[in-house]
Amino acid sequence: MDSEPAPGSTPYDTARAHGRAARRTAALDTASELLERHGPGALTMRRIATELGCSTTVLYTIFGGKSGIAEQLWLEGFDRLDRAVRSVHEPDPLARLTGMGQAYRANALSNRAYYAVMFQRAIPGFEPSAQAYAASLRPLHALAGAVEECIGAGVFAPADPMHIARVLWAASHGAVSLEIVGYEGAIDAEERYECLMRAAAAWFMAGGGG
Amino acid sequence: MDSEPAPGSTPYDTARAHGRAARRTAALDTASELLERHGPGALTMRRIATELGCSTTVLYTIFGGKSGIAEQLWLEGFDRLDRAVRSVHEPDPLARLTGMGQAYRANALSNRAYYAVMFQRAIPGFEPSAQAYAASLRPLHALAGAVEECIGAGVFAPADPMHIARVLWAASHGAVSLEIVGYEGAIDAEERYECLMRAAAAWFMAGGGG
DNA sequence: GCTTTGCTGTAACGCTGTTCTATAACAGTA
DNA sequence: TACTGTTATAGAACAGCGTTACAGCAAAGC
Repeated sequence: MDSEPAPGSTPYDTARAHGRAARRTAALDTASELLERHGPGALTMRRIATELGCSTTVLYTIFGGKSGIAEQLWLEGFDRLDRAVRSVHEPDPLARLTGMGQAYRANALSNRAYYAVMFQRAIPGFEPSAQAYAASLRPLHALAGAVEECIGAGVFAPADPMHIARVLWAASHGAVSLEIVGYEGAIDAEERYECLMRAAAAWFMAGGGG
Repeated sequence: MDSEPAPGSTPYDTARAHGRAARRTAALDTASELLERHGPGALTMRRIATELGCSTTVLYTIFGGKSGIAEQLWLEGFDRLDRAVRSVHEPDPLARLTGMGQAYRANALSNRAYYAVMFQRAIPGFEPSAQAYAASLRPLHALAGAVEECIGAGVFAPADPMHIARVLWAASHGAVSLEIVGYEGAIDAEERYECLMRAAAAWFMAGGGG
């Protein structure tokens, strides 16, 4: 994160900063593993500290409190989502957009605990900061980029790409969210997801309803 | 709830049962008010007991534990949603369906704390029981009924009403969920909601994509 | 040598859900 | 009236939580 030494810092300072950064990433790795293997309920300060091999005081000096750890996990979750969405490289704009939708669902399903932290307030006291929230919008912008290309290619009717992206995200989120909570059974969840994505996309097509 | 006296019970038993039922509803009223006025975080056993004017032991004898109270609140939330959705009486099937969608959103926005309990796991240890889950599907069936009428009227193409209802619910839930969490700003939330609902509905129209 | 600074472990505080224990209230009975 | 058995309650206690105050330890500066 902030591994660059500040101007005017001594070599000792940088070494210490490196140590700090190492401790920080180690702590986050531990917290992440705990989150994924045992769920958000297992994310307690004492347990993280025990697993990490130190006292809870260390976690407080590094992250300030549990909210600090929660925010890092929140950001990590959105970063994974962003990487998943941006890893779709279909040449056709519409194929890329639908691929992004499938990537969204696949990422959510294989990172359920993270998804719970991101969208279900699974860590009781935590509320993301303004800048963390801003960072979490990156996947949405990726989606908007693909939408813009669809408009440019004449597949979608001209409109505000961000508006369309937000609507598509809402649809995607709704289906995935209900699926993850276990609502209405997971039997035809994939089919429902595909159906809703097609329905939403069709609405914005050129020559459609708009 | 179970206010009918069991066969062979004495008048004293029924009186006592009445007292139990009264205590039960009083406790739920207190919990509900606490939930709505101060959020899910204020729902602690001690606070409910204090507000109610008794010891926590009473709550444990009535509800078994906090999960018992949570489940009742969960059911109450879905009951409110069900009543809101079924209170739409438009004669035209499609108008009734869109009215139900608007009722869904309006109910969620005016019962945010309940919505958090229902869909965001706002009460940490709580998982709804199988029968509570079954009861929560009533609004979905109401939606499916309206869908069925749309199909009968030739507005929608023939298909499984439950499938369509589930897809519509997912779309609705996604938009409302993001709006309630405060995601992507609440500025154009209503417009996005309407847009997504129209998009999803259009997909199932007769002569459309299907 | 000593002091000062940064960091850490321990123990504690106030809170949570839950359970244990002692006590009070009441119907039935001699 | 006095006793018994059931039921229900209040209060204290327990384990766990996030957090913080305090004491101690290592290394840098003089």
